[in-house]
Amino acid sequence: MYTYKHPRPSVAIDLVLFGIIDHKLVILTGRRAEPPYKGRASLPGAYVYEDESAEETCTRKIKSIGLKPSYLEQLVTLTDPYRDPRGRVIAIAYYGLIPIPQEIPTGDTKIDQMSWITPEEVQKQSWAFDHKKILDIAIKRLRAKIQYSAVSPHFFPEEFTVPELAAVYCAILGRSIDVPNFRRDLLRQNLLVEVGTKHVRGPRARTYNWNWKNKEKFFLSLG
Amino acid sequence: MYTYKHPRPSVAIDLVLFGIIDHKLVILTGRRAEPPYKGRASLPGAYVYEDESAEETCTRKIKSIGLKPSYLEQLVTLTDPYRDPRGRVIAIAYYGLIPIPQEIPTGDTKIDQMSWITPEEVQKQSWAFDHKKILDIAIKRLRAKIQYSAVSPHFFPEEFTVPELAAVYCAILGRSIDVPNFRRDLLRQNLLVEVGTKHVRGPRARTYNWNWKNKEKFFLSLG
DNA sequence: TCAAAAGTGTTCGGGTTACACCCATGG
DNA sequence: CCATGGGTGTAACCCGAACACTTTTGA
Repeated sequence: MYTYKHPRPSVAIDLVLFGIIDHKLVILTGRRAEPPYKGRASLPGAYVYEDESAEETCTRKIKSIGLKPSYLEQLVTLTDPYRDPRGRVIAIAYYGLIPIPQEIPTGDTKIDQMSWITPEEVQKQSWAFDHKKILDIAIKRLRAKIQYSAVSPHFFPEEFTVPELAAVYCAILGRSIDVPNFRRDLLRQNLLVEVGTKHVRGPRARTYNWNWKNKEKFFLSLG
Repeated sequence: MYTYKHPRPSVAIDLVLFGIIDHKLVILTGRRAEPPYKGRASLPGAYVYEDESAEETCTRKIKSIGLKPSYLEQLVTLTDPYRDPRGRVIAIAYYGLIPIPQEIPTGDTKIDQMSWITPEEVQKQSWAFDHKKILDIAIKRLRAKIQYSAVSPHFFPEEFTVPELAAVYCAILGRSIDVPNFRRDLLRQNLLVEVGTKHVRGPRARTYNWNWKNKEKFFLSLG
């Protein structure tokens, strides 16, 4: 038992994990198996342990779900004293990107029926706690972020072609983009390093990696 | 006394309060009067009380300093278990904007020598805890924010002229901007409502308020 | 031989930038 | 009457958006 002079909230993390399946942006969600909010859709979460930063809690949780931790960024901290009916819990929300080829995870103590759902489905669901708010922030942030930072390598760890990269951007934005202009934009800013070629159909496509040196002054207009 | 099964960190807020003095952007800072980090520069902070959201803690603290709470936005949450040598404290950092004509505050229990310093002076100081990190994030965020949101009314509560507004922008950005283009940009987007005129030197200048209806689709290029 | 996919070229229009210029006022 | 500062005009240039077109391969 631990005793303090003043009451202290417990601290937890909530995760918005993005992936790409069938050229669509998807988010990992579950359904609460226990009250409160039993039966509602919810985000994976975990309590922050002693001697563990919130980031470490996130990576631990992601690993326990059975996914490989990828890019992770803090979103927002929710501090409403009454956001959890069981008692005060401060939630630090993060979003993470999960590389594409990973199996659909199973098994979480408090959440079952884990599944990947699209942003449109997010709007239709009925969410536990303030998770809907977190999701709205996360989707907005991700879409803004891809304009000025090289997010996609986290979805796409290997070398990629410009059309493949464009497909990832389309998936995140939920709309089509002009590939020729996209290519020019990337090349003009020296954001890519040519590494080889590959081909599936049509002419051989050049493959690239990100030029991490120029990652700072990154900006794409994206149609 | 309060007892829990698991250890819990205490939760505090740290504040980066911006003002404008002599056409320069300034930040309210103090110097720690007690260990740890005695004598180092530091940001005002406070513990989050029971039944109080972190935002409420911020406004309470700002009021106790003797300033009027203005615009407030969450920045980042710091969770390193060892960021405070006294024990685990999670800090939720916020930045706030303080309207210009306010007296320099005095009196904080743990901080004395409160003063407004410029971003350049921030770089020179030796800071307590991870406050330098918080400041860097805050300054960067503010400078980005003024491009796409009407930040300045929080510095400038009364009606203002375009050149006055431009001066605030210059102060925040730390560089000059082209006033004619700045004016056109604002008017073209219907961001201003004309309310009158005033004059100090030269021809009478028109005074405006923000047109809050159009606040959403706000974007200034700022030369 | 044709369809699909990679990549190039080119045009058009609008927005940003820079700067010249005019006007009103107070000293 | 001139310096100061508010406000307008305008031309050059760049850049994004759209889309036609060429090239390369597999079926």
